Amino acid sequence: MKETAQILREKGLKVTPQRIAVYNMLLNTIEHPNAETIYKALEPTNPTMSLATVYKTLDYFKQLGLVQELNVGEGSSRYDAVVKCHPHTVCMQCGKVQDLYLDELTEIHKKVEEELDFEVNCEQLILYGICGKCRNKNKEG
Amino acid sequence: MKETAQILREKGLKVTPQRIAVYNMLLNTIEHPNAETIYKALEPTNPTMSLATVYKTLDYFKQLGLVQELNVGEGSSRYDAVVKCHPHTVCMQCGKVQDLYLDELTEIHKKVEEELDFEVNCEQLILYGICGKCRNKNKEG
DNA sequence: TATTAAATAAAAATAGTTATCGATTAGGGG
DNA sequence: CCCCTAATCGATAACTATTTTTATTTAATA
Repeated sequence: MKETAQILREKGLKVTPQRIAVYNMLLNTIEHPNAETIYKALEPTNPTMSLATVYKTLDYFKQLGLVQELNVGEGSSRYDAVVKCHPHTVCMQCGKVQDLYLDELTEIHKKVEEELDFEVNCEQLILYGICGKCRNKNKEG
Repeated sequence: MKETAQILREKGLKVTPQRIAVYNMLLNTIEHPNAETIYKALEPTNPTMSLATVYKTLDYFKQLGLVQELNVGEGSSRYDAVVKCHPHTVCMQCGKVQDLYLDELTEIHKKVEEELDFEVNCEQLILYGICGKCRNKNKEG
């Protein structure tokens, strides 16, 4: 595993324990935590960490392309260390957000660029629905 | 044009001038205004109108399926009287939000339902990029 | 027109995020 | 390896979008 410290340094960021903690946490999860969740997860092991620092750190990371911000319509933003654009599913019952990979989107990009006069830079596809787990739970109940 | 008052009444809403004003405004625009924009647009002709009422009205409308809420990653939500799910383009330069219609999405729905265990209810596709107008402006500059 | 439940305006509260600022610390030069 | 300086940190205040509260007004119906 490549050193987080080095990645940060390459991006021109001063390396601090707080930044390493935030970045590592995002690397090691497939959940898509928001700032508050990240803060609560790190607080026990990093008692010297404030919510404001988490926000500021995420903002730096976002601008340097280290993380991706994701808004699925909740009050707050979620963050993803996978920075390549990719679709997500959002379960409207349990709120779980999952990654998704679909080749069909490149076709759509091409179509929009050609037919409309719009240069697509990045896309965000969110599929809202009910995940299998919740569907099963509903049948039982 | 069908009476707005009647539409509201059919949905079980009490008909008030404020609600008529908000709904008509959304019907007559292809912009995707947020609550603040709606309020500012209506204020001159409806001096007796508050921002809180706009928010509450939009919330009622949303729950009754009269409008669709759209979050393109700004601080606030935008609203659309076209309630059928449809993709949007967002120009990252001028901020303009435009509607888009793509048949390819039904294929994607089907694929996700079959291959993953996820029941798709509604989708939101946002294509971020630069619109033709801004691209031309950039060339000139 | 009287009744009544619902809607309104204004203000206060709340949630998420950002800005401020003095204290602290990372990292290059010596 | 230590010192210096600029960058970053944490705490808290401020800010923005939205929701709730409350007292008042209004629409719908009898």
